[in-house]
Amino acid sequence: MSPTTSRLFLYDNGVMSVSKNVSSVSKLKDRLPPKEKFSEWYHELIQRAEIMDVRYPVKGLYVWFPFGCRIRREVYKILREIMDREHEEVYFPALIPETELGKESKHIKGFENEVYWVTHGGRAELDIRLALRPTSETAMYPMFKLWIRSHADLPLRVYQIVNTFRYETKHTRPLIRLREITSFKEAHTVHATFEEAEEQVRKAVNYYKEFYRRLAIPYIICKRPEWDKFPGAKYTIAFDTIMPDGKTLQIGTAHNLGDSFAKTFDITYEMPNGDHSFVYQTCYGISERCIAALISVHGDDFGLVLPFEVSPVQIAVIPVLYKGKEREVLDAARELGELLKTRYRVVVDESDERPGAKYYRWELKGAAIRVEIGPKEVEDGSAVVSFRDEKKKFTVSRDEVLNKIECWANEMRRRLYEKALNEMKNRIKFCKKLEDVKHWINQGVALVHLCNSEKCGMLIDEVGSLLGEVVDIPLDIESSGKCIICGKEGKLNAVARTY
RNA sequence: GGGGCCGUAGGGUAGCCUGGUUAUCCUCCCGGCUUGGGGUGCCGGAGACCCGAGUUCAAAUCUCGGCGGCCCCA
Repeated sequence: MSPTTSRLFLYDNGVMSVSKNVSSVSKLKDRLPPKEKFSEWYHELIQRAEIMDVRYPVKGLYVWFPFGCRIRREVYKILREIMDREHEEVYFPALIPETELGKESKHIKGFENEVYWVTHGGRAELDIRLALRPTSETAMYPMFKLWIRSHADLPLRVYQIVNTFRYETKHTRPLIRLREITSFKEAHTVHATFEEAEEQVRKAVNYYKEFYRRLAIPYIICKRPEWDKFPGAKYTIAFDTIMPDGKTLQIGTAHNLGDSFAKTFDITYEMPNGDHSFVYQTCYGISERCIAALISVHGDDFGLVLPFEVSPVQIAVIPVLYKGKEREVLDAARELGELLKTRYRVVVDESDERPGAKYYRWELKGAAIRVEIGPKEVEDGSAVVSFRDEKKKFTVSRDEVLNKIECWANEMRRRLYEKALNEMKNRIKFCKKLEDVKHWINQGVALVHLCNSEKCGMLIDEVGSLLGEVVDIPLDIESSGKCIICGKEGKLNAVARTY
């Protein structure tokens, strides 16, 4: 379970640079920082596990390594599968004319400080500047006006997975705060009534719940306060998860836009009786922050821990080679590898390294299941199996392996979810005093009762970030009570430090 | 929004204060032998002073600017 005491000791005391023992120094050098030092751990892991290359020479822009791209592909495959049930995929341009972007006044105010502008074509200055989309409402909605004419065109539900740009000035981080978000899944829907739009927001929330359950990532759902809702929206529902350092990460949002964008972009439809009415809209999005959450929530001191379903290497087969017996061992490992490859993503690691080195490598990469085959196993037709999230090894008959995989994968996801959920629960605490909130938010999320006056909301927002009124949380706490500030009747709200 | 620290091989570093020899060590990478059930060992090889300007006989080292990174506070 834990590394040898001597190594841990040496590492924790920073002795490695002065140690005379060269071989233990070299071993230490290859270890990740412990997960308790979350910031360092995350930064190192992202690179060592070959998820992103942070060396691209522009602040806030990063390169997806092939391995990172594989994770992204598997994760977004799930998201696509969920979206495809009820949405059509579309693609809208990345450039938005200033005249459209500026139409909705609240919307543009929310983004004006972080928009990238294309001002020239070659050497000629453009008549109308073009914005690199910070999000696509203003690219889509002028077209929706053309697409939608009658009630028969409704509801309209589309999504796209695209890059978006924000000129972030603060501390950028791979997958978490980016100037180019590379994988923004944004869905946009159009409805005949406000109630239908409201129902769509509820559906969106359920889609996202399913998505995060598949990734074994626990979440809390809140309705954002007025000052933190999506610019131009009537209200915003947000998903947050809690990172290992206790800060929350917003990993999904769903917005009811009401008819405000419809009025701005003049999107109307003809009702059955011949009258015309404005449409009601929603939009909801998830970005590659979902992958930041995946890595951070499940990972450990040895590297990535990924649910079987999204791991690029679901099964690592390790031949344990001994002088003179290479042939038999390799044959057996390859044979099993080929069999498993008929259904799963498998690597047979035939590299000329010691078994231990291979174990560490595939642990770093989050291979979900490891199968070892050495001379002993060749003899009796067995295999040694272990799971990434448990350090136990056990022996099974080689014939059984293929048929057990699915069951093992499901059990593993259940374990990952249980573990993550428990960790999250331990980081959520109901607080009755403002002092307690101040202290607790250094470790996690504080729950408080809060009235809906803006004054009390702003006061608590000075202590931490007010995530908003709790919609869904995995704890049983009174949904209403006395406001922590003024004592009037209030609802359950969440406060935290946020990314 | 405010303050601080730092840029030396692919990664991590010593040297910088007090300018001057062939820029230190570990890792990674390449070749060879050895080894093989939790990071084998040995031999050999390749690889670096962020960019620009200034001071100086001489700059990794001092000064200024740019770019990039990290940390703390709001």
